Amino acid sequence: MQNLNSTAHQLLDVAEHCTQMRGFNGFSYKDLQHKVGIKTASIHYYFPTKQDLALSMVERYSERFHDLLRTIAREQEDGLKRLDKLGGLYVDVVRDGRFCLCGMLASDMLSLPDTVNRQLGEFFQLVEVWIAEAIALGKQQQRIEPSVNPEPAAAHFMATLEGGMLIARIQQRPEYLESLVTEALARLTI
Amino acid sequence: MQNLNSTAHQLLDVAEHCTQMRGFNGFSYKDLQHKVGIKTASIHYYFPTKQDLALSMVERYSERFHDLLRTIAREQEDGLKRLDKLGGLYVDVVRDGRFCLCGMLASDMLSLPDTVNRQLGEFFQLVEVWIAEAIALGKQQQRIEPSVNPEPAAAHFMATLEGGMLIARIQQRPEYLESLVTEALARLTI
DNA sequence: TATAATTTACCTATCAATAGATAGATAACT
DNA sequence: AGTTATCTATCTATTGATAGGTAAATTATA
Repeated sequence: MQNLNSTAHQLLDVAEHCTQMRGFNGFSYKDLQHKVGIKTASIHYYFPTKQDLALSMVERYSERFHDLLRTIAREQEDGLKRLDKLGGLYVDVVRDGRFCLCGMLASDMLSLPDTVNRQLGEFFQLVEVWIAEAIALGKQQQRIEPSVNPEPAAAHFMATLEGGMLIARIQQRPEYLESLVTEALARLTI
Repeated sequence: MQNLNSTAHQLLDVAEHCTQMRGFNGFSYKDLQHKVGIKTASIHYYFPTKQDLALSMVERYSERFHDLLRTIAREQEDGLKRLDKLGGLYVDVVRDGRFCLCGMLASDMLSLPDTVNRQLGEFFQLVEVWIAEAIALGKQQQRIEPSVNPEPAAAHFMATLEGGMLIARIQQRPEYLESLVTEALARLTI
């Protein structure tokens, strides 16, 4: 991803934002033209097809997201607080009127090539593993119920975040997701 | 909704299916033309704009869904089993490669008029109330933990269903959602 | 009851706008 | 000289939508 120049990154920035707002079929190269300031034809120089653009979007987003998760893990010793932090990220996205990039693309999966869909599946898998680790850590720190099974609990938390985001966004109630996270964490806590 | 003739209903059937598969921006009047057998121009006779079509879709879907919920409630005395039944409906949708119509449209909210978005918000609200009632009933029947607070627990369950559906679908693992439901219900159970 | 008027349920033909994409030119930088 | 990054110009296909027409069914009227 670091082998992309500034224009390519700008294009990805805007495409990412558009996708998070309107979905993969909800924006066009013309939108990118307006916001980046190069002609639609020039976009094909960087991304020959729109599907290539989708692939680059997911790759970059996944990379960044996992960097972010690593940073949270490095900066936060407390497993439970790591989850709270993650929840906060999702709440921020809803506050912004957006949706998770990978969640949005997942909903558009039939418009995307298999390569992209595979990456999307892996994205959720990896986030889930990170959550499971945080839960396991929380148990070890005796902040989370010993009876909690990390893997299924992680899947549950992940699903709550994605679904909560969807509902909070359509109802324009970011606090809905906020309290969902609070509740979910309270249920794990000793 | 009963004031629509058979062609209109056929159009809604196909449009609904297309939306659940590909999203609101992922199908066109041409798709409907092929599958219903009337020209795209004739579709405008029933639904002047695509947004009108969206509105009718949501109205009819909500009506049907709530009828279904009422039927489940009538046929199933056990609050906990009602929830299991609901979860089963969602699993079936994923098995079919589809997504919840209202969930899909919610992800496309920026392409839809406010009227539709308001209905979508209400849809989730109503399902949530139904779930909360089932939970309250389960408590009363001493099948669900007395400590469970119906409203937030219902929100959590609803979010789990929508998010779980999204993830199970992209990973092509309906059993993922299945075990999510099982887990969630186990957590409520005494 | 016969006929006239209206409505229903489509059609053909066409539109302007937009979609993603390509070819080939060009200017600047290496 | 070759490469990079853009442009202009253009293309084909598709989009949702409109205008205007028509046969058949329905309703109103003489």
